[in-house]
Amino acid sequence: MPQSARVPTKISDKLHLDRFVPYRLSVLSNIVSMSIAHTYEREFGLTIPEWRVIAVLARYPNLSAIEVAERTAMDKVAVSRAVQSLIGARRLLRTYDKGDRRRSMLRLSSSGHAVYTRIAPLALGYERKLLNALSASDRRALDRLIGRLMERARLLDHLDGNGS
Amino acid sequence: MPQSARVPTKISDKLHLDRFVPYRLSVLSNIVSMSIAHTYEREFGLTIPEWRVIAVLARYPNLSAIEVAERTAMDKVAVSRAVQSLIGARRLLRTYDKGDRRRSMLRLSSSGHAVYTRIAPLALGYERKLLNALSASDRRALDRLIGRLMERARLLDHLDGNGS
DNA sequence: CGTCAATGGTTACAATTGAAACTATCGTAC
DNA sequence: GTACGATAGTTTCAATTGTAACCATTGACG
Repeated sequence: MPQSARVPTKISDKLHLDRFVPYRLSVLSNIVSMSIAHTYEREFGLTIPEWRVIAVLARYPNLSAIEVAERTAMDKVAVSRAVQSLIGARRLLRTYDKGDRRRSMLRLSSSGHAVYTRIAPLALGYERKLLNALSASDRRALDRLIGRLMERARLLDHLDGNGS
Repeated sequence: MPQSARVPTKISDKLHLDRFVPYRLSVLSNIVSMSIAHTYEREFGLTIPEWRVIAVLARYPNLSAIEVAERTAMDKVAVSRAVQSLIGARRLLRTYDKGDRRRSMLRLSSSGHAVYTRIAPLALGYERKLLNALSASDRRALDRLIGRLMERARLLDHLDGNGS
């Protein structure tokens, strides 16, 4: 049978990459992440994982590595590497829990804290400039939509056996 | 002067990672991308770049590698690698432009097309399930917001010397 | 025509990342 | 106490990716 006798494709089967929400999200997120990353890479030699570790420890000192992983959506290997490099750069201090010596307790050194207080405004400034594209009500909508999608995405992930 | 004499931090300087839009976007996008990627990795052994190349060629046959790169937001090295592997798996055919022999012309083989017609519904099905978390008007809003943010993110990127 | 910059694409090598195995400590059960 | 599984974290090795250098072809210019 010749190829030309083809069943017409249903509209719902057509995938137009640039209207496909997962793809659009991915592109948007990449541009945004790289823009910000570029800023603190350039000025402080920090990678994204390192910056995330700093940001979360600024807010919650004395977390263990695993707790950092949970709060940053990084895996523990990534945290371990970021922590090592930050300790090497004297931006982080590590002590060990008295009662459970497996458990590390991480906090910023004063130099680490200084980095944080200089980067945080830059990051927030970028966010502000980005969100300036939106009205106040659109900003609230965005926040709500991201939250809903996140929740749903996690649900689907677990249902389909991808998750933990 | 002792450290304890510290200027109180302004509210606007505080960065709470899980309320920071770029971070939330990144986490959301990762979960979504990995969920979908898992599907077609499992069933067809395709990577994300490979799948993107297939998707765009299904829609626009006979693009060159560079045109594929433009339409998929991938760089040309990534395209080159995905194309090589797809040709190796006989899912893509490459010919060269008669008038300009640098230029390749890529299109799906019938096997490549078969893969597309089987994956596209899965991808769209995932998208539909994801967007089921939203009302119809929220879906429209999402689309609009992503578009606005993308435009703005590109603008900021270029202004700040990150872009091309 | 011959040089030279630009374009399309690939290759090579280093840096990043991910998965699995590993060490060390702890808690529990015997 | 000691054996066992679980938890915290690290190391190792392979796969992925990113950057820069590299061909080949083309187009423009003298």
